[in-house]
Amino acid sequence: MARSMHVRRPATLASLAAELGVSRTTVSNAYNRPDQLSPELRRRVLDTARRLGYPGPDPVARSLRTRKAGAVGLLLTENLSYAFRDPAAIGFLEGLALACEDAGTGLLLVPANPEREDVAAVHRAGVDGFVVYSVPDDDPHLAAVLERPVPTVVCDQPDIGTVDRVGIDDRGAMYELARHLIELGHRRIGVVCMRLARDRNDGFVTPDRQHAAHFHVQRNRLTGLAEAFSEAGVDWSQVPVVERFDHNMASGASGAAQVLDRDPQVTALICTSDVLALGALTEAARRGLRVPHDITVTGFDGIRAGEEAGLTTVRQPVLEKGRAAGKLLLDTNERSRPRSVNLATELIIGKTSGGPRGGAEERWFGP
Amino acid sequence: MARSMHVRRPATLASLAAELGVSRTTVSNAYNRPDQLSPELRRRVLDTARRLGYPGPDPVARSLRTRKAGAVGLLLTENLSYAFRDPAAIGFLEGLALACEDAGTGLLLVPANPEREDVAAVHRAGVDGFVVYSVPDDDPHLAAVLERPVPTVVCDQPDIGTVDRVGIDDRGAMYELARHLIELGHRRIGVVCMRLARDRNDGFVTPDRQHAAHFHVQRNRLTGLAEAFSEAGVDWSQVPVVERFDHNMASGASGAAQVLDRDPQVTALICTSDVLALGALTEAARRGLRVPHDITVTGFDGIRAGEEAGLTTVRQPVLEKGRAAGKLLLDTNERSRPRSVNLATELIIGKTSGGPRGGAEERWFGP
DNA sequence: TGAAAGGACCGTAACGGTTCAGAACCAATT
DNA sequence: AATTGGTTCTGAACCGTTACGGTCCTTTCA
Repeated sequence: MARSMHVRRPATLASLAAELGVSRTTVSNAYNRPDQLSPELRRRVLDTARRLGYPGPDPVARSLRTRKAGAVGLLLTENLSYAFRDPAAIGFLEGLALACEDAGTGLLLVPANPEREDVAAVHRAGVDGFVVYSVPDDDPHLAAVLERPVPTVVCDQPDIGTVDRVGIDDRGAMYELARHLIELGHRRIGVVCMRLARDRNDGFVTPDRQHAAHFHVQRNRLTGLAEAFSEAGVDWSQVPVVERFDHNMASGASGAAQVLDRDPQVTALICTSDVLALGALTEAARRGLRVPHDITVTGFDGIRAGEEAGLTTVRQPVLEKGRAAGKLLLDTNERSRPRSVNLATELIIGKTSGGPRGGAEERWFGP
Repeated sequence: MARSMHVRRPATLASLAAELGVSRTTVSNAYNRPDQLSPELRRRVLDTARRLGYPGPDPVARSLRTRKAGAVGLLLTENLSYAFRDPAAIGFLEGLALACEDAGTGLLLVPANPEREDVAAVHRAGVDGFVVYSVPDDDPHLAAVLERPVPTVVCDQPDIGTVDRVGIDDRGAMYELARHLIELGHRRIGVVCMRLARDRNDGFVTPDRQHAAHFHVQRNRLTGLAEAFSEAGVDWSQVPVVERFDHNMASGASGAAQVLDRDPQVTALICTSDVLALGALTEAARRGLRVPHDITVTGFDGIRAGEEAGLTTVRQPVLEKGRAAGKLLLDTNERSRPRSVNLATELIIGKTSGGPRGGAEERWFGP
């Protein structure tokens, strides 16, 4: 009725051009190429735009025409909020955000709910490229991203050869950490790791499941451990490895408890992340175990809270990883072939690791 | 030369339809409305699409036609990475991300560099709405957002009447905190606050600058303090208020130092954020001042690290704030008029506040 | 004075889809 | 035999912009 009378359709470039009696091109140029028209006309265009309430060229229409969205997508395949809980993920995000900011590019967080396998969000994302961060290698969202005809960088993922990749040498880094423990004398160990696949399996992990793990990072860290300890004469198939689906301190604590219940004699608890290790520390404390006197605990990542706790861990440059991923994606160079970047890690020997049964003091005051 | 021979242009809906001998509509339906065509034909379409390497309908073209981008923009007007440094901002982001995830909507971080006043990023953002979080009220990016014809929610900003708003009662919450200190007996106080405007002014703040502050949150917190202490007979114009541009613990420490250098007799250091307060605590420790015996320190926000330090503060529901902003924005209800939501805060009396000159114990063991 | 150069503006053709009102066809009902 | 209804598919309009390749007019310079 009367309501629909004055719903004048919003102004467009064309209507503005008609009002002014100039071509659409000219109006477009007023916004995008001021040098292509006289200052007076430009002012007239802009004034009329203001008068008509024209908000400037529609970004979507512009993107369609220019084939540039001015944004990159980030795929996390966790509850989106996961990214804001995990310190390592936050660091990665910050680095990626920095790279985007430098390039004046937006960063689109793609809502990829792991529950319902709804890949539509990936299809809907108007972006110039994707960064994929630590998703299971059989994730349908990842597959959907790879089908999109835009450049992609995978991070903490296996090198699939067709797209750029940035990561660290998880296997090597964990191998080095294991060597440290072996040199301290540890042979009877337990492991707490993050989830290895998309299904929930809170409990002990068979060697089969370890090998078949769909999370590249976890798989390689376990492999590094297995290699080092096997070389040291430990039968890896007998080592208790506990998996936790949720990644938080509570999981670390309960995982540690499960290991210690199975074998109270373990002298070292190796966790595949600092967050889990911090949880393991609380469980050790709860049991009255002194660290590292009674038990050694190690992590992985090098997060701030771990540092404050003096955690023995592997520090990885999470921020740099994000930044590198962004730079790789936004680097418009004629790329010869997919690039693969490995960032350096650093073994941090803190005060949560020592020789079995109180041998720690030797390290503290030794040479 | 030969290189350009096989650069067959990427498949489109139209080319696919031509190949199949069906209309574009049918191909479109194959993707968007499976019930509109026979299963066999649909399969044939999808198979051919795979064979031709057609990645599915282009998201940008779709957005242009449907007038839906499937994403909301977030404007922070800080270095984008700021959001990942500040715990309160992270909480807000997480809440907002949760709301977006629930709605299957993407979240676009708009690169709004505060240095160069380049508003283009706001114009380029293909989004269905904006959330604006804690930017100075005279920020050109904010103005640019308000000119875009999309729904907007401002958060921790003044109510401008034309768009939805979510926030807390900063003035009232700070007033309450001030009352707590007044009841403890504090009259000689100092304040460390975050930046009040877009220009850098690391130092003492005149009452004029306090009133003219462009950051709504800071202005209101200072007002709450001024009101309470004025009522208690304190001449607010004599109270040292120090401003810091950068928001980190180092700023808190140096700000506290500046206050204490000016007036070593202050019995309470009121900081307008927990991060600043944590810095102030380190400065107090550096000077050998016992907290709260020698000096009281308070914060604002209720972040985790503050909780662990036993900080007296005002806890605000940062995550809920983000979630509320997202819900407000994504709620498609016929909105009668712009809505304004105030979330509740809670005064947390920790162990960093006590009576002046060692009066704290009375509170600890008192009734 | 004529040719060349340059500035200012324009027309057309995409960009790649979605949508809606039908058309064509077939089976079932009246 | 005509009507109805349902399914399946089509044609054309439209979304709002920018790229491209002009035209036209004014200056400049030999």
